[in-house]
Amino acid sequence: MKLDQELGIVEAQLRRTGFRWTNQRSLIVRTALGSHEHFTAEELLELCRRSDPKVSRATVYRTLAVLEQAGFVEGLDTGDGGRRFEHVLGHEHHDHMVCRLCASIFEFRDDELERRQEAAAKKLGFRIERHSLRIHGLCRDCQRAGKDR
Amino acid sequence: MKLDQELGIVEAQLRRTGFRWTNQRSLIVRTALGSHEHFTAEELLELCRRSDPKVSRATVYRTLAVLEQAGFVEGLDTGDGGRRFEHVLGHEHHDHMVCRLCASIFEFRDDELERRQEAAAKKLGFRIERHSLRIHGLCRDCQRAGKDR
DNA sequence: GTAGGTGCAAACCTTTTGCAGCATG
DNA sequence: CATGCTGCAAAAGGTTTGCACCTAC
Repeated sequence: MKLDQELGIVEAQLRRTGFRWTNQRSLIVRTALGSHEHFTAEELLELCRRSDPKVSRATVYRTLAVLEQAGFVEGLDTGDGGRRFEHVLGHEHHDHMVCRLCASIFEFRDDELERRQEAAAKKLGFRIERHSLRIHGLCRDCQRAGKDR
Repeated sequence: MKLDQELGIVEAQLRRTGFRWTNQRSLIVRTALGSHEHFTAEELLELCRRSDPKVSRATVYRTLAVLEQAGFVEGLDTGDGGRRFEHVLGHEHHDHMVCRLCASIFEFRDDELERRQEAAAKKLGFRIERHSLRIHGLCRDCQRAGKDR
């Protein structure tokens, strides 16, 4: 799927739910969609400012909140208090492994994992809205490098 | 397992790894072990101060970090930027469901879930140190109450 | 005696908010 | 032209740090 096409989807959906489509939103969404990384709010701000140096930090935060609510962006706690985001358009849901040393993030997906979670929720009568599975440890390279303690 | 016995385990382990056993640590660990809740650092500080009003916030944070590293305490991101802790002594590992409305935390465990995670990590050569699975949504009661939107 | 631990206050970092002006629908 | 959005700067919330003093070993 192309960036412009994805951008159109986001724009349409936000307009439909009563939001305005401003230059800033367009820029922020375009930038987020164009990033195939797991970015922090601050990094996104920095990227946006390369196109328009006076985008405000507050607007980036507010837009991320809107996008998260609309389900276009997903926030992941990094475990050290911070958050990273990823855009979800054209991606399947997946889980993450985070390397303690090099901070690389690896994505994986396992349908059976998803099913077991649904089953566990059903047993408790819990209605799932989202879920996040993160595995922390050492990636293959950092183990090889013997950097671990 | 009794509190005093658990306390002894923590003390022995910390001493063995070169830490000192101070009155503050004893108090903080006792308080954390005695809490069967998922507590924030601030709540733990408050609880400790009921016994010794001049325990410092910094000491609580530093001790939590030590305990987390030693594996006696586990931190969970609450999703709203904050963290809660739980002690792990005498508990099996388990995962969490967090209700968006009433903030209740439900614990569950599924061995197959654990195994699939290990398998996924093995495939990527990733060495697991810890993992956290959190399901967000609405608990049974909040669904019933129809409080959702 | 000497690391290591503690308390205090200030610094930090990320995120949120109040407000006046601006741009969209 | 009304309302929602933006930028700015200040505030908030949670955690960390520098430093002088203290205490366990």
